Amino acid sequence: MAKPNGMSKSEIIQCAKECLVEKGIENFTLRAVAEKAGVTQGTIYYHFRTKEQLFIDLVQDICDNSWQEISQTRENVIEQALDSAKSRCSYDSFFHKLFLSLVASSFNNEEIRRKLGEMMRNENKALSEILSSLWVESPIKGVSFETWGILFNAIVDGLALQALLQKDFPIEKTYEEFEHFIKELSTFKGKEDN
Amino acid sequence: MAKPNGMSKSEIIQCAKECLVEKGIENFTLRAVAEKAGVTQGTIYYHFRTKEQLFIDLVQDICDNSWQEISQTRENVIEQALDSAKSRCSYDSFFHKLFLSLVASSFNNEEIRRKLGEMMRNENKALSEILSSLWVESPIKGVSFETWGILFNAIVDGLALQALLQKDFPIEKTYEEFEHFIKELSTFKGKEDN
Amino acid sequence: MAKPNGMSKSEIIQCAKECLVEKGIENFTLRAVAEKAGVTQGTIYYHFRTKEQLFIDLVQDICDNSWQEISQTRENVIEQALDSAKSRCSYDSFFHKLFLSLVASSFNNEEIRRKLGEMMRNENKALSEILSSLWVESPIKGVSFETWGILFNAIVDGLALQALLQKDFPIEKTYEEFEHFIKELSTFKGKEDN
Amino acid sequence: MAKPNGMSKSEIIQCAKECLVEKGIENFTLRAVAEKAGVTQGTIYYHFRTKEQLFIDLVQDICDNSWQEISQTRENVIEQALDSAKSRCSYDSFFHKLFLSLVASSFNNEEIRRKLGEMMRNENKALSEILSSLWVESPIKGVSFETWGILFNAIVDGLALQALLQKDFPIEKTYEEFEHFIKELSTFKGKEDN
DNA sequence: CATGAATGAGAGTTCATTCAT
DNA sequence: CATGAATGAACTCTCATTCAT
Repeated sequence: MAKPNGMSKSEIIQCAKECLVEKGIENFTLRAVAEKAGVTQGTIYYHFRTKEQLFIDLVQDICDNSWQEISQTRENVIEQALDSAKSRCSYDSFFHKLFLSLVASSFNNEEIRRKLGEMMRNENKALSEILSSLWVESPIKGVSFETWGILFNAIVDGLALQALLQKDFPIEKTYEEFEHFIKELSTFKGKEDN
Repeated sequence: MAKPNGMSKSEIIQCAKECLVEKGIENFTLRAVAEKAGVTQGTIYYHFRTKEQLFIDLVQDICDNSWQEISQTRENVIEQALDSAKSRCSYDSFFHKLFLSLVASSFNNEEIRRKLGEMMRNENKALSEILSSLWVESPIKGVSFETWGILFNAIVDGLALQALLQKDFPIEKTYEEFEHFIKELSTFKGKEDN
Repeated sequence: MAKPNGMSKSEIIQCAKECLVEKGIENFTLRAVAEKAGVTQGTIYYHFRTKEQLFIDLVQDICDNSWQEISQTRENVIEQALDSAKSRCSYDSFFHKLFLSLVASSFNNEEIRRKLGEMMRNENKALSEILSSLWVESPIKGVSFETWGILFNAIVDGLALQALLQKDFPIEKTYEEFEHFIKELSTFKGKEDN
Repeated sequence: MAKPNGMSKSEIIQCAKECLVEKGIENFTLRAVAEKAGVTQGTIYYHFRTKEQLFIDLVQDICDNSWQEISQTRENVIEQALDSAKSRCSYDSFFHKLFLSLVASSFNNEEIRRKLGEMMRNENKALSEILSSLWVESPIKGVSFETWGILFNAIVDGLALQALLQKDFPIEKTYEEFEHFIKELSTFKGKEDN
């Protein structure tokens, strides 16, 4: 462990992320990354064989972070997940700008697409497990925990997308009612039993 | 007959859409558009002063189509909306690839971002009106029709995003259970009354 | 005489002159001329076969004006000539900006170069005739009237060049002393006789 | 040895000068410069950020050369200055074609214009100092040494302009009589005293 | 007469990439 | 390890010019 030069690589990746969000995928250049990192373009090529490789390593980094975050999330803490999601839901969300830029670029790069897809599957699975331990039984017969995970994740991403595009999107109100909805849902099972 | 050149502009826009999806936003070039349209690059510039203007007109075209689609949707037809959404939910969805590419590019172009945001607001509103006429009263107290529209739209986009990234995403199953969930939701009001 | 459409041609030439001075020779375009003249580019081509032809006609127009001016100048009126020269000597001189732009372009167009050269020869000749009628005999033996005309013309153009390049060029002072110099010169003949 | 690339920049500038004179300012392209220099266009852009910057550096080079020439000129050597001026006075004068092309382009570029203006001011000053040490006192009362410098410089540039435009311009004769005129002028002071 | 649509060659510029040092 | 010089292909965009109407 403790590679002194390993820093450089991940430092460059961090700079690349910032460049990607600042300039947008269409104007993302290695020169900009090099400038932000304070190195020459040659140095970039020393660490990454090609621009594409930097991209792939960047995506891998994001996937690793996601995985680590998922691992740290304890069960029964739906609130934690929702808070995290809400905090990333804004008009200027660095995270979602980065993510959606990568999604757009993934349409031409199967490796990136696969990595992002896998990350998403993991998130779905983690979410469904949280819900599973929260509810024990699905509040609605015919809707599996797997689907609940997918739906909730879709909502989180969908809301982020809406917030990114609408300056006046009612983030607070929507998340409040969304959480209320989840709570109510938790009580349905009982009612159905009656 | 009539106006042979009246077609040109919208024809070019159609070609531009295809190029955008085929090449991706990062490799989207006017040369490619010109080739696909069978005209010279100069012709593109005759009709659209700049690449950015072509982009803006392209987005406007999508917004107009969305608006027209919304206008044609009759009330009480939640099934129609869901079918349309589901049909656009796939690993190769032309529509969502195009949409998400534009979203990514909108981060650097406020005009595009505003247009897309407005389109989304209109879709939210249309959806909430459909639900409003379907349910009369919200199935869950504390969750407004406005929020239902937002949430359902978020789900549709979120699911499309998932399907785009995962080759084996269970589209059928998820939509089936999603529709089932909506139907069950429609019966909650009554139960709550008890 | 009185060609109603002859207007158009000379009007376009006037607009072309303005464009040439405003945009500079390197950015001089027929589109700009057309816009300034309020016509389409096609109309320019109706009147002038090519851009080069417009240029040649433009130069011809300037030469014609010069000739007319020379013809109107009466003898013995060195003051008139100097006043005219001085009035055209400034940092923003339309006339000399136009003239020098044409000179620069003449290096690649022998026809233009010949026309400008002929114009200059005529000016030299006119000036030497004025001086000849003013002095009767050359104030300095060994300097012909032809050379005086050339030298004075060179001074006029050289001063204009200096004024064009130096914002704070002392136009007033220089012309004052230049005129004084000419007057003193007129008295030399007599002194030499002594 | 040493700095093989230190040459590149000034080499490119030399090639640019030649291109400018050969093609004229309106057809001056970086492509042509690159070809003449035997490098790619990218190399040009590596050394000069833009075409404009190359232009500015080119002008600066000319100004530096002018300054160096002025510095090397010893006093009392009016002949040297006149010889140099005459040698540059011809129908094909590389120097004056280059200079006038830059003057024409300076109308749209204040930085170039300022540089050329300053160069001219320095030349004026140098010339007036030469005359001052040659004559001690102005041959004509009321005409300052500053003005003599300006007038002689104007003549030199004005004659060059005439020679550029007239294939049969009498360069020899004119310069001969011009030099004679200067010599005679030198004797006026004494005569006036009588 | 004049226009507007279209062209194609070529302009300036940028970029990912290479390589000697 | 890292750099800076160089490349060459590709990009956006402009322009003089043509031509059917």
